[in-house]
Amino acid sequence: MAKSYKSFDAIYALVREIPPGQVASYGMIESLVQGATARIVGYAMAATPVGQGIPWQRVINSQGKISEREGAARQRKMLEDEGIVFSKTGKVNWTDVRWQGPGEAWLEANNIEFIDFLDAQIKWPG
DNA sequence: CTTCTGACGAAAT
DNA sequence: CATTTCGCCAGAA
Repeated sequence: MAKSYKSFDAIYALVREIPPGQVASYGMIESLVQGATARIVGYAMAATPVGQGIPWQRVINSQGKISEREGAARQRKMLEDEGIVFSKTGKVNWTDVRWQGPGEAWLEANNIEFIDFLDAQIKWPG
């Protein structure tokens, strides 16, 4: 493996669970991975290794928008191809496309430091 | 070691 | 709404 950082592994493992047609915010990932912060999640996405099936495009910011950067247009197209709809202002409807979190079976199979999903959900956007 | 820079977020203004 | 401010912390330089 090229460069792999322990703190990013849990993030990638979780992001990999987001199904097509659904999205999560950096803050949601932050709430679920011990030791991660929104910035770290963004940093991890920027360093996402290719060819490992990690759906980095399904992580957007809390405003429901794709963060500005060079590959934003490409990311948007990938999501639209999955069925995600963006409003005129470039925002998604959280209540429609928000990821509901990893299944319990997966949580048990991965005895990592994941925080309770339902508790964290209270402050999430949407 | 110190500084700076972010695919961020929440609260204040 | 838009902007600013501050907290966050992993890497690069």
